[in-house]
Amino acid sequence: MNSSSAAPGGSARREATRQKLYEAAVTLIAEQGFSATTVDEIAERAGVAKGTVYYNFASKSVLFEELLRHGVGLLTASLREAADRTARAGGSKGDALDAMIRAGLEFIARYPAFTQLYVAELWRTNRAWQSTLMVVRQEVVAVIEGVLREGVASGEFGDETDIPLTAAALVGMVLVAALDWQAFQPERSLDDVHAALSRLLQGRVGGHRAARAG
Amino acid sequence: MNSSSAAPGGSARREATRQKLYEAAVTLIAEQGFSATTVDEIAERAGVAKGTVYYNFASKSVLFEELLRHGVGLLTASLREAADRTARAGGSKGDALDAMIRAGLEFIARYPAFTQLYVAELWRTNRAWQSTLMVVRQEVVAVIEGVLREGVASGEFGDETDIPLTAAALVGMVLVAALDWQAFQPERSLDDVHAALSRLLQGRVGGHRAARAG
DNA sequence: GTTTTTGTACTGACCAGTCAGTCCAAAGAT
DNA sequence: ATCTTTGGACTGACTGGTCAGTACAAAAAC
Repeated sequence: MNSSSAAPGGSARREATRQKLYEAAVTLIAEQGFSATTVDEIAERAGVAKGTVYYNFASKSVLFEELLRHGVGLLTASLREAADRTARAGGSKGDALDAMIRAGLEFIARYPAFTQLYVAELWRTNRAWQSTLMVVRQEVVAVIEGVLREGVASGEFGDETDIPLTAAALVGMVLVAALDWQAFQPERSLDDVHAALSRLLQGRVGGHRAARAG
Repeated sequence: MNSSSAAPGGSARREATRQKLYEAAVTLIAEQGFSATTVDEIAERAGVAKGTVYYNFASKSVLFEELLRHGVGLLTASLREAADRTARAGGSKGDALDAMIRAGLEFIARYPAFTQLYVAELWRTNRAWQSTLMVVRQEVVAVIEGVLREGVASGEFGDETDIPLTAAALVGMVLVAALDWQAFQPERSLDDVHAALSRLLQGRVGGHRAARAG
């Protein structure tokens, strides 16, 4: 994915202004939601005149859509990098999953506001940016599904594994655990959180009862 | 939880109107978000005049808060019932967890709009209803944590189990998997989805590598 | 000298919340 | 039986304010 796909010309100065606007918008929208956040607020927090917002983005929703694309680009890059690194080190697909969980946690710890905003908007229908969101969601899920699929192909995971559903469940597990960690027990370390999730994934909580799949 | 806690007098007619308003509000807010949904829209979809909304609720946010309390009451009751039923049948705590996952999926399948709206608002800060949301979240999490705690006490789950984090992760797993199911593959059966999540929880995907907890 | 930013002022649509008044069923009053 | 009153439920036009987006001249920045 071209990280600067939305910045046609893009002088350094302009890019810096855009970045300031992204940062201002992401926290405000995470806290208040898209509709409740005003363009005046975004401009003020970015330390920029309102006119500048409209000089750099066609509208409030375009600003938001580019913000989404930008953030998800960072996340998928990070997940892919984690999977590749494990593969190069000769790890199993289970190790790759573990590394991706860690990468996910690191991303959320670094960009909690973006994550919040992403979750809040993901399942909304009837919104202007819904199609953008679909594309962007598919990119994240595809990375995880890829690892699952390879694991099934190599026999490491059972071939009755439900790839799309498992991918979604993994995303949910990491997402909600991490947001809860940030919101309600921020003093805990990333290692701590990672260990708890690994444990859960290894079935040392749910137990190893016989399958009763339908 | 007293289901009519917010309706002091409550004639049958009034209660019916309130119910219509809840139903109209929940879908609209799930689709568009709280701020983007207007009171006029809610009134129109409920088939009442705008004044009626304000006759029945002090404000738009009070309507929303009562909606939250109402919905979460249904969810916790359902989860508790699932846990109790398993316990009475002599099942393990792992079985109870499994039953609660099923109950969660059933709830989400029945009230997808409510679930959507809950997820979207859960991690927002600085909102008027934030305290309501905290209380209501705690009720859900407490039910799950209770089962985990009992499982640890009885030795069924390892005593290094991180109860709050695991509870959050479980909620996330079910929530995201279910929302994805509803949104992207609604043709699949509940049994199917339940089986995939059970499998994941039993560690038959993540593998059974040695722990490397911090 | 061209691009980008600023600051201020403005418009027009939209929206939460209000309020004077309607509707009606049930309870007296005659 | 007929008239009057009462009060809860509901109505919808209206108000005061808010906000996305525009306009533009002058100043920086490059």
